[in-house]
Amino acid sequence: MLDIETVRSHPQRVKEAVRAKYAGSPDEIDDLLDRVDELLEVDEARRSHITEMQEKQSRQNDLSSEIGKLKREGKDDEAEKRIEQTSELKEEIDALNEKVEAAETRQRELLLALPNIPHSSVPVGATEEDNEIEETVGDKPSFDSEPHPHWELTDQHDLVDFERGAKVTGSGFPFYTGRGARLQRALLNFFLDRARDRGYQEMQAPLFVNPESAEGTGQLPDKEGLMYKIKESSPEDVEDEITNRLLKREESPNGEAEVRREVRSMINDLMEGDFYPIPTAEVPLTNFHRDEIIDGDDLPLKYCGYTPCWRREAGSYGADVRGLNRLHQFDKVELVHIVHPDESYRALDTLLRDAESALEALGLPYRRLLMCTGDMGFTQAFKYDLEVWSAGQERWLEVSSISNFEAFQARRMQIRYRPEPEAKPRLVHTLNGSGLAFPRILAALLENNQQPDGTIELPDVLHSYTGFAQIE
RNA sequence: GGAGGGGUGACCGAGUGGUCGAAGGUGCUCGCCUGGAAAGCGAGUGUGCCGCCUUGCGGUACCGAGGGUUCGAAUCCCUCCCCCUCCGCCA
Repeated sequence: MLDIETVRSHPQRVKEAVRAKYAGSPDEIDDLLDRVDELLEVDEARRSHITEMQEKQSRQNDLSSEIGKLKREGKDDEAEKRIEQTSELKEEIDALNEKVEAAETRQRELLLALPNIPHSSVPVGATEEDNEIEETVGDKPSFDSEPHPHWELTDQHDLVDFERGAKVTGSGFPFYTGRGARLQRALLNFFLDRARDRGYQEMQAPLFVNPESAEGTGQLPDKEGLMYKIKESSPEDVEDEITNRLLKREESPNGEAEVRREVRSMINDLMEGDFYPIPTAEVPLTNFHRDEIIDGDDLPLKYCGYTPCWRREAGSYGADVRGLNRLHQFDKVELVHIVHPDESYRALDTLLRDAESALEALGLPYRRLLMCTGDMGFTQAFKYDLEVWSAGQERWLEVSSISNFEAFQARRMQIRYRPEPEAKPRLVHTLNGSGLAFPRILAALLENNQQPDGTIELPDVLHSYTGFAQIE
């Protein structure tokens, strides 16, 4: 979420950010630009109503304390006169208050819809074609014969059972079997041990979050389709809720439009999830400090956590989703930084090195992309992607995305720090990066390390974690 | 799931309708004292928003959340959430 003051004083910067981020889908630009204009109007109206309301509240308070004084002095007649004066004031205050609340609600809606402003150094571009390849590290392995894609290797060595996963749950929910499962556990321990050695505090987070948390990190309201949803309430609960609301309604409001609006708000409330299975550990780990004021001396905070992640990934198909390339449930170690706002780009470099060095330790060739404005997503101010080479598919697979959100998430979550004792609290900056996502790492390890005799050699650093050095 | 108790500022804790944004204490900041420190003494110390003559001043809201009663609510009423204790169930 952007700061209303930024929008108020630099509407052009905000509009430029909208154009830059939505360059790939121009239809949405006009709509969002209109929202910026509406926001300016709403803000203006909101403030003038507040000023007017507060003047009246002030008079009301004066009258009330006079009434109290008069009553104590026994001058009930005088007090009665004052009480009469307050009734009109009260009505005016109520009316103004309604306007203020409506404006505040609308203002928040509009603000939540505006994307973060990209850092000035981010390359301008519309699609992934415009991302900059900053560096390619390591050499692609060479093969005498055509290397196999990982889904053939997992079949051959009984490492992953996609079919039974599909039977038991659905497509995109594989079983890892035998050495496949042990390899996953090895990655888990390897990544967490590395993170701990690099100064991260290990966390085990809840795997479901509430809607407030999902909004805090930016999954709601913009990316609801990304997440699965859990409702605790039964159809009977829903029926009761609707019935109660209809009964409570003071006479039928006027006209279809009014009714329709009410129904829509009812549906929205009833459709909201009670919980969301996390799409990434970023959500619980960053929300850990939601609505807190952190002692400045405690910054930076660095957390790591292993969790499964669930994603709906609606509408994806084809070679992209073959094998381990894209799953509805996958495992990941996530790294999160909560830092002083002046330090966030330094922290981004550290975070980047933390992720990259893990790839280097595993001996996987990778490249680092600097994401352009159009491909970086709603909440980020700056984003790198790390992609590993997948020899069997002859393509690059994204295994980590490393982002600085600056104060965008912190403002939604109200995570602040106090620079000095007695100083005013300021928003922190938040960052996160995958360190790393397991399935594509597994795919690359299998494909890149396959041998002519059909065996797979595992990198040295994993041997002590797997208990085996190769898969025959 | 059943029964009961409770949610007040960074923390503890008073406050049951009228100068209560909230006593007292702890912590913290500054000053005095000291060779230095502790102790002691004195002063200060919440957040958001709005306005203005914008290193500050004024106003307003906030005592778990939302609604209600009242001229006036931390205090009374209703709904919800969370925490604790006991019983039951349970990986």
